[in-house]
Amino acid sequence: MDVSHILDGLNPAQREAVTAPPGPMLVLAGAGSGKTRVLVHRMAWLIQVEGVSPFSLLAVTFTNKAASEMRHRVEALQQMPVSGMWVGTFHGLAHRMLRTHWKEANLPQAFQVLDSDDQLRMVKRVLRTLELDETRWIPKMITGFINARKDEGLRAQHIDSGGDPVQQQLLRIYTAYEVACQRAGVVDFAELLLRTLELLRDNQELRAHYRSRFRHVLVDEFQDTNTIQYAWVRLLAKDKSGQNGNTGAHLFIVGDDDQAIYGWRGARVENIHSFKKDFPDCLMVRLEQNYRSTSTILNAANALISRNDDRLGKNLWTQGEQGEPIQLYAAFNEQDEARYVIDSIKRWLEQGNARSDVAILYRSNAQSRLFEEQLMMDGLPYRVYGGLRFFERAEIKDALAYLRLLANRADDGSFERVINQPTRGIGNKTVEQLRELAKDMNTSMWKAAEYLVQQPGLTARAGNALKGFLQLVESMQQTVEKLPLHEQTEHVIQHSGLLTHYSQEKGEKAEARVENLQELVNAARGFDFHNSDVIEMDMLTAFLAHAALEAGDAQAEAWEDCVQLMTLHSAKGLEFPLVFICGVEEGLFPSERARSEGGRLQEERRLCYVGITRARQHLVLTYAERRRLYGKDYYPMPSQFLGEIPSEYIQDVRFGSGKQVVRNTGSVQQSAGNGIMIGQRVMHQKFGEGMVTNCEGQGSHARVEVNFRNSGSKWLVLAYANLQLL
DNA sequence: ATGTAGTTTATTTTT
DNA sequence: TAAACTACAT
Repeated sequence: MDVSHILDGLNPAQREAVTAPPGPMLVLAGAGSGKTRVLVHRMAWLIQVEGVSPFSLLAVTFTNKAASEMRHRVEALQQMPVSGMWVGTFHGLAHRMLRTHWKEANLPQAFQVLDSDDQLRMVKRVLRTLELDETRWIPKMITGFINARKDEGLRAQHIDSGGDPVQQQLLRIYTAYEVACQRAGVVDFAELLLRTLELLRDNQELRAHYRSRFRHVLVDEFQDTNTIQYAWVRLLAKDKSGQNGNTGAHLFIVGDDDQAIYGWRGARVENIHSFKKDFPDCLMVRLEQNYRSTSTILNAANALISRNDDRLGKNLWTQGEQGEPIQLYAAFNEQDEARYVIDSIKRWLEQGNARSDVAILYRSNAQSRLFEEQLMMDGLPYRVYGGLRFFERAEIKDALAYLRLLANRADDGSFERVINQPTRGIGNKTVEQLRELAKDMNTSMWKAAEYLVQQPGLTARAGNALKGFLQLVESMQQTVEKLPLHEQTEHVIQHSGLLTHYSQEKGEKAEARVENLQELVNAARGFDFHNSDVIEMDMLTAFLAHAALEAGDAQAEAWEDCVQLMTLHSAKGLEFPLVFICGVEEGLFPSERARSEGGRLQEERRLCYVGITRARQHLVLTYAERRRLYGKDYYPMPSQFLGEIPSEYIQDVRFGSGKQVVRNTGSVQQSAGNGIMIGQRVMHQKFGEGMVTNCEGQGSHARVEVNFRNSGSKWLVLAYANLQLL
């Protein structure tokens, strides 16, 4: 059989991974080493050479983007659509299983998925029914608590409060939240995973079914898996003991422990170490040849990351060019930083380069503002990543809430969201009454409302308003039932009054909202859900699930040919010929929190590693010597990460090009770079003779405290102080 | 219901 | 500092 189209162009390590015999496999894939390529070719290899049916392949990723890219690339290599293969995110696949086995999972058929905003609202409502103070039990912290527990696979009943009253209360809330979700027929993100895990764990028949179906499970970005995701993968894996007969999948795990940057949201790099222990016979391949960056950039990245402990170890190399040194610009302040960055971009663009080939990376979103202002002044189009995504916008969520209510009357969250949106004279009082009643009757607010309108109790006005709402939903349901999805959507935004409501609002924002609502109809029209497998899901339910699981892009506009602005986190997986990493200062990057909380520096360093390895040809690092933050001036030290990059790869461009910095990586307590030590006697043009009594920072922008014989103690920036050594 | 004055808060984010 | 949120009055 001719396998050249699968193996041609692969390097030996990639080839080894792609052609590996069945069995547990760990691929340590460095940045830019062709990771996706290996995954895709492995799948093609399994199908075409090993004769594995696509039906028995399962590939898991973290983002929808990665999943669809993978699917497309496999199909391209296959030169035909591959059906039966499961490719998706952990959440998407879990959702799929729950849809198929909703009965076994103890869910209503029309169950809905809560996004994080829905979840927060749900928690707030639970707190209200428990009559707890929101300032004491902060909703955000509660969702954090619940999600963290679920991500660890823990239900409230599994957790021992240890008698701690706070813990007890949290567990009480957790339990009440669970009950509320179950009754409303809604499932949050973490629940998708936990429910599926429990389903497979407790239902021997289903477990056996999937274990015999999936012969190969491939996992991307394994360093980002959390406890429950790894447990899920293990449940499907062939185990050595043979307890489960000859069923179970061969695992093909791809990851990079050096790029683990999501520990703060429950990802466990340790899983990558556990994998070696759990599957002792696993093979390990390192992909270290990099096809992206210059050797200068790679060397800098290697040197930096080598400071971390407990690495599996990896050294990126390239056959490519050495490239230019990394530029380091010490800005006077954040304005100067932005000015320098945008000026550099303009120069680079004048050489005929594309705007979309430039990325400005920063640690926190707030940093984008100054760059935006400067870009605006220079008339350069730009795109800022992040912000609200399409399906997360208020007007869209309103419309979806109506649709959800049509699909599932028990969905109290949606009920509350739209009962008075647009305003129809149903005030807080009535809603409060409904909430109480629903609680007492142990039923949904919808049912409570149906009951309440039959009773006296309400004022005529409130009663009529409520009746009107109930009738509105019922009549929408009736007209819409047999219509195609986009007409359902259109009908709902029209007749709910949402469209009128938003078109009456003034301002640019309102215009955008109306456009978004119209765009929602288009999205519904374009939504194609192929009921290829046996999933009992109607179009509407599928669309609503899609909205929750795939929140869409942040903006609909075309933004090719824009300068790209994003956080270091969102840059993961991307690459650009020219990269700026800005605000490389202690307190910003690494962040103050990471500095003060022990053990979090390593993840910051990995983040820096991720940032550096985004650059193909040119990398520019900048920091400000003065930064205004929260209304106060700070004089931060340059980031310690700068000192961890060997100076030979760095060119300081503060005073034009060509000046090489002598960087001192020793203790800053004693030495401030350029060999100036505490105790050094110096001469200053103006202040005269003095002695260095203190210093901080490294390199030419370190500051020294000099005690002058005649004019007292002063802090001076070495680079400008022009001190003469005595 | 909506605007205003006062208060709080200020990593990172996908599903 | 400034945005986002809250409480309160209209």
